[in-house]
Amino acid sequence: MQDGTEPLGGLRRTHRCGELRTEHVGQEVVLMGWVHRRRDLGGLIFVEVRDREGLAQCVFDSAESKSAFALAERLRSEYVVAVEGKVLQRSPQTVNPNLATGEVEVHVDRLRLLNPSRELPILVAEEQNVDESKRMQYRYLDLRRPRMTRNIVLRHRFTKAVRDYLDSVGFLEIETPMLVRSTPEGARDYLVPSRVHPGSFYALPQSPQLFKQLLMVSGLDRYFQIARCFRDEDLRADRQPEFTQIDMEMSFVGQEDVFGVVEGLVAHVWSTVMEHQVARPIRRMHYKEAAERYGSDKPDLRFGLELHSLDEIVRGSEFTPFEQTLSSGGTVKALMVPGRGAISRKEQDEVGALVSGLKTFYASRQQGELKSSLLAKLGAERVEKVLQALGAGEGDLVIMAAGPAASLNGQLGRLRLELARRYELIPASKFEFLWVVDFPLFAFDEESGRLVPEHHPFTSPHPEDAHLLDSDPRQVRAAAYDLVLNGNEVASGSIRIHQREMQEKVLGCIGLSIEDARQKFGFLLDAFEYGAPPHGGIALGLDRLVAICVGCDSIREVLAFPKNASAADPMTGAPVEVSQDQLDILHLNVRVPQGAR
RNA sequence: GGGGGCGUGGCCUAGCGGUUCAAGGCGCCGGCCUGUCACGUCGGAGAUCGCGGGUUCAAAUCCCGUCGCUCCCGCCA
Repeated sequence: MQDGTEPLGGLRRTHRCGELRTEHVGQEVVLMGWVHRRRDLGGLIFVEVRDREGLAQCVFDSAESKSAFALAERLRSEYVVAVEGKVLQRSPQTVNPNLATGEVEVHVDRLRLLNPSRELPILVAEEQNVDESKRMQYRYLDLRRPRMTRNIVLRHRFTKAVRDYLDSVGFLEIETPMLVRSTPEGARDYLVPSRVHPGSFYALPQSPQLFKQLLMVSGLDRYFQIARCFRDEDLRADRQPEFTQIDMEMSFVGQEDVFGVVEGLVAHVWSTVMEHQVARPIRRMHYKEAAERYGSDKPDLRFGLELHSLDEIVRGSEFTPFEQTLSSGGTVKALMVPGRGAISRKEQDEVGALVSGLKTFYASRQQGELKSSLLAKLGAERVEKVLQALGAGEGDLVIMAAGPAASLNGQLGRLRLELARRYELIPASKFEFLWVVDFPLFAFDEESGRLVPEHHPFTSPHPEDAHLLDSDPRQVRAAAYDLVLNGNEVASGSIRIHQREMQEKVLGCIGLSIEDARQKFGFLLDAFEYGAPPHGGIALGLDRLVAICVGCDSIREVLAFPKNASAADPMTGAPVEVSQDQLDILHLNVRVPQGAR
């Protein structure tokens, strides 16, 4: 084997594989990397050597260098090699236009094997689907695959652009603690036992919310952090137990100022990283409008299929389900799918099954003739009006449904997304940003029978609605806003409360007594009494933003070491049981439920 | 907590209304090949079809249970 103090045999890398161009022709270069592919033609061997930056074709000719050629015959996938040779222009017939380095190749006269590889459990050089737990188990191999390398590199460039921009407009990057006080509100906390304080626990932060507000009270004016956040909730494709926020807070601002900074940030990042100009100002939509027109508080504006109310049209019809819905305060709505009027009965069933619990009805005009299962009950005139209201022409399909407004909107919103996917109505490589504003301050939680904050309890009421806090708190709008991109919630923020009295009042609305409030948030309430500036902020979901940029549905594709859907890491095996000694030191007894493990 | 999908050599897929159906591609091993680039070509090794039970003369295939992965709902201030 090699001498451990000089594993490179005196060779030093001169270039990255992926950077070789015609300008390097004639140069002697040393490359180091992995054997991506090997094509053995007998007396001539081509080896693609790969590093982070890309591929370089290396040529081993039995007539040119006997020893290098002999060693090249033994190379296999993912062996680590050092090659020394001369960059030559490829002949016109042998140029590979699919490769950035395809105009040149390296004729190797010295090859050094730095480390061999066992047969691979997953192939690095093939772009085939591999079971994701396999990819996670061998994540170091998965990350070598050029697509994954590209994702990680793009994520770096993205955060770099964020830092550059925020620095340029006066933000300070400040770290906040990872071991924090647990707050029972919000998501479930990840807890860390204290050795020094038996029976007491830290929590990992769900977000740096309180600390960033306190930084504003501290006079630091503009703060940001690429902040890791932890929430012990069930996972989704776009939700991991730990994730990263671009967390920001500013003093002396209103909503428009926050929008200005975020729009500037997004525009800078997209032009730097994606070479894409974001249209500014970004569109705005009221929460209520989003719910009514798109059945979602994060509408995807890349396609139509908007929801329309049919209440006025179907009122007084003989169709009992609609009538009953209307008389009990519900609503009848519809959406239109272009060109799908000739849908078969079977396909109607499939479409209806896209959203469980939703009963759907259909109408269309084909060859001038009205078609609908409700034709008899509603009458031709009403069906005609429905088609008109939806703007449905010859061959278009109208899908109707009835129910209580809130749940119907949600179901039709989901149906809208499923239909868009099914009929491929979503344009690729389009970025539709949207501000959703005027969220309610509170939502009513059926389970506990109490008001809960729609955003979080530090959100300021909309100034026009603050007087309703005592009389009709559910009507109070919040000075809160979400940034939506292609139907994903990618940022959420608000103007904060900065006065003790208001903060105590809002905490009271969600059922915290003065004593509770002081016990849990006394430090914040106290701080507000020592000259807290008006302030507000926002947090952007970095993982989601990067995933959208690289065109992936799952944020696992842009995390180097993600957890699986059971919040476990197949590579390291985390989480694991710990020894009794470790538990003793932390004063913990563990009780595992029957049947677990 | 609830619902859907999936589990077949190292990897990806086919077979899944019952009986030579364990097939193909990638990879791996060996031979040939000096302009390939998903190289080609010839040969070879490699799987008790996640696990357990049941139905049957007969199960990868049907049924039940279980485990794992995944998507969605709930949950995520």
